Amino acid sequence: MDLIKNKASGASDAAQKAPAHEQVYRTLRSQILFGELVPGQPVTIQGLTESLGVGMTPVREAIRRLISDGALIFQGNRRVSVPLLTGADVEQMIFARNAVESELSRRAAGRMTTADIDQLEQIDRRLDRMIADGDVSGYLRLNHAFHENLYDHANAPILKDLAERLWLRFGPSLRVVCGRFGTQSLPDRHKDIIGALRAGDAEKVAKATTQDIEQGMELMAEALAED
Amino acid sequence: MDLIKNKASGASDAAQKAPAHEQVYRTLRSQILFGELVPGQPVTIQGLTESLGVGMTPVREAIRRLISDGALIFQGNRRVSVPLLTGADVEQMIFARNAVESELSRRAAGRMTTADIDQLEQIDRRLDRMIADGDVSGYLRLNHAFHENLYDHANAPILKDLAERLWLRFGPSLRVVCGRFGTQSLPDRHKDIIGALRAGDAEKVAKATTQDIEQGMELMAEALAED
DNA sequence: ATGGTCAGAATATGATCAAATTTTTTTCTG
DNA sequence: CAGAAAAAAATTTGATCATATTCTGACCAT
Repeated sequence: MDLIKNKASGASDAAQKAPAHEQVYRTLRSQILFGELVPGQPVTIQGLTESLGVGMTPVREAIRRLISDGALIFQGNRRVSVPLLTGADVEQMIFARNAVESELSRRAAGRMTTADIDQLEQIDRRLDRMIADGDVSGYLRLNHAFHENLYDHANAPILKDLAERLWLRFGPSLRVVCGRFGTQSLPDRHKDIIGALRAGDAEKVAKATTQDIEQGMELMAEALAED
Repeated sequence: MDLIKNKASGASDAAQKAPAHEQVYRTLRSQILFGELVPGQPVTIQGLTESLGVGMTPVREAIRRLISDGALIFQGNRRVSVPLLTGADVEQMIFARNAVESELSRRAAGRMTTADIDQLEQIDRRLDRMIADGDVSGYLRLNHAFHENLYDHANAPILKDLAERLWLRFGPSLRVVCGRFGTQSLPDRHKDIIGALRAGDAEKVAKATTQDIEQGMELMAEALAED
């Protein structure tokens, strides 16, 4: 599947500008974030050059970036793979997510207009539909979209970057959890978040975010402990 | 100056194994962390291939990693440069550092032996000498070494990784501050940290760390505001 | 000012070399 | 002779480089 080759398209020349290494990065990032890659799965350069139809240099660069992101791990020898999380990893991520993301929520709360909140709520409605349908991929995408949309309003790019990096780390494992438990049992404190946003209560927004994080991460920790 | 070419060395074949892109990464990382690169300074691939004596592929990979780290920024067009921090950036970093590093200190406090603390104190003594001598580079290196040594004992690699990433972001700017104010006025809550470690008071360790962070970062914020 | 041209820098490819893994062959023992 | 361990070959994968192409920004002419 080629990523590039949009030359003949007269209409859509908006997105064609990104260089190949950037495209490869985004593609892989997406696959990791939404669990299309299994934890422990090896990632090879040559495999990607073939499946993505680009040379090795762009693939290499994308892989290096993802390693720096913590989304992939370099296995001492020259192999790269999707990370397998340990209980200790999850515990640290719970702490870090709570610290960073509750602050992002708190800041967003002070800056969102009613229209912004409406938009967020619409994402959440679509998310509910995915849960009802048992669509794991759709759930993961919209859950991420919900938090991303919220955090974008915090106007804190560095904190958001830290949060995003953490999401990349647990993406693959989260998918496994969803696959095991189904979408029904998934936590969703989003209604609380939206309610608190409308009430203008920043502390309550932060608190609800913490609960949302903790429920999801606890579920993941349990699933990991089972193995 | 070549980085590689250790082939003929019969004695020192311990460090020769790292691939070139790794070496380039470490070199640049060091330069950024200890302020050998000036904020705003452009970083070119070809310039580095010449000054480091390696091909462009390894240089590219190292640069991509550093961009992901936040240690370099990609300027939309194809330019890469050392980041210039804004007041908002510093403010976010203060929050993030406080959250992450105070926790690292807290965790380290519960795990360090007397011997470990002695070692840390020795780093601090060397650090004092650097301050007395007005050696900015030495100060930066040992200040980093102090915190790194402390955080290593926390046994929390993910949190430490987050902290390290933040240090990479402010490295160049910290150097500028030191250059401007000299080393005399630099904060040093390290004595408090060591004292609290010996007393086994984890909360006090965390508190002292927070103060150390805040003093240093405030100084940086002031220096940035002057321009 | 506006538009075209040009140098220089970044991006991408494929070839080449080196390292690691896997498979096959060989060898040794019970 | 069978089976396991060791050795060696083959294959796969990663690392690096030289080269070709594409893009950007500056300079110059109109």
